[in-house]
Amino acid sequence: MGTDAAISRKGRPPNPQLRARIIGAALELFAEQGYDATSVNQVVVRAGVTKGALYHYFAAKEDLLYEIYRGLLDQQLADLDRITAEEPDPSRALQAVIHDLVVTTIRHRREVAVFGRESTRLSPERWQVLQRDWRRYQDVVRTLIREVQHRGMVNAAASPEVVSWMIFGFTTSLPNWYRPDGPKEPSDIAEEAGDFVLAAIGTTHIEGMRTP
Amino acid sequence: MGTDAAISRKGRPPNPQLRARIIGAALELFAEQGYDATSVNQVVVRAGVTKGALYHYFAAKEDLLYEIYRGLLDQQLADLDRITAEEPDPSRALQAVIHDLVVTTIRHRREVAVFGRESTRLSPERWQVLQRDWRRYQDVVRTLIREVQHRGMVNAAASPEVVSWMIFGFTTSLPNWYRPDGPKEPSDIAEEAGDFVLAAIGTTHIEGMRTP
DNA sequence: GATTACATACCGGCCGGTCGGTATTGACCT
DNA sequence: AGGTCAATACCGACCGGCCGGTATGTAATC
Repeated sequence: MGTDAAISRKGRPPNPQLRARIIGAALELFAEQGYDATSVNQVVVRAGVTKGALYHYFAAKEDLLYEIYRGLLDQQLADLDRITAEEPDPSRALQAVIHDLVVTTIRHRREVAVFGRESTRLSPERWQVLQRDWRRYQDVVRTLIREVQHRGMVNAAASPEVVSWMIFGFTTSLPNWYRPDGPKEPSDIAEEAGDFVLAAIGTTHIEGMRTP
Repeated sequence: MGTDAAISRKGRPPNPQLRARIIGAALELFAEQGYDATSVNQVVVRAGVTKGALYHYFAAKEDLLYEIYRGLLDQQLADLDRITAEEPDPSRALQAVIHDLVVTTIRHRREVAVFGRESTRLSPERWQVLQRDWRRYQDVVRTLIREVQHRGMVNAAASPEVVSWMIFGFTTSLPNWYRPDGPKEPSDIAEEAGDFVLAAIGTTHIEGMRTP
């Protein structure tokens, strides 16, 4: 019980694809035009549904915004837990976390762009929920940074807070400049970012080391 | 000629303070609520003026957004030129540029927050103008990064593009987390950021380092 | 008396959201 | 197996309200 989704109900069954289409259309439009500048009419037109359908699946326009980011955040948190569980070495773990963060951010760059711009448009309660979950991500990253700094020779006087914001600032800015037809693959960018941070906070990155 | 502002005109003289108050009120509200979520009525109420006054000084709501960021960008570009003209050493120049960028961003964090979120709401022409000017800033920073990497031992395989986006991503994220009542002064944060970047791209940031 | 600086009343339009209606389905009874 | 009922899925016309912007009037200053 519990995992079995075949709970039988009365009445006509819902259409999950319709719901997904609505969220997809909202994501596209919010990314292109912004949340406030996008009307629910535009959303239903792009999704090919009616207003009644939208307000059947969602109580308010704000729900769309919340669900758009909820999925991505859950996935990134799951990745974070997996990585920290599998990799005991803090230096490698931090590298892996940065790599995953960059790659998933690029993959879901529209979600990230929307959330970076419009997160303040959520209700205070929902904003707090996302804020709390994201805070956990921050704390894990900062702890990793501290451990790495503690082990190696600290050759930069940067606090874990500033370093973490350097990382997160980089990722949130990714949607602004990353172009899928550009010369670099997402994993290339992720590796560069990881090397950069690791080099700065004290580990000599052996294999990447070069001399002019 | 031209610089003389005392051109005498007919009719009642304008009130520059009123104009400034309107922009100030718009800045506050845009930062608090976002551009679209702020009505021109709210702006005039907060500024203590009437709608007629606003539309006498500005042709459209969009003008407010443009002027808000125009001033900051001009100042930061002027700072950039001053620093690069005064400091021939690329490593020191980069450090100084980062320091100035961080400090001015913190000082004008509301402008930066507004522009980071709402720059896409400008007309294409105006967006291009700001984009072009900002592009120049980017190019100078990347050139500095290249020069520093060329001189010192390169111990991180990060391209100037990624490094520059690390810097700019950090500064654009500053309004999201900097708190004036926090433990760190703006110059402290600026120094940490500069040390971090310089440490990562190959120079030991200790005073009196080698130069080829 | 020409010109500028504001004030105020006003407008068409679109906004997010609602609501009564209808079609479609499963549960249940016989 | 077939019919009945109730619950759900959607439809689309409609609403009050506010939005950015304007038009007209009046007071101040050259």
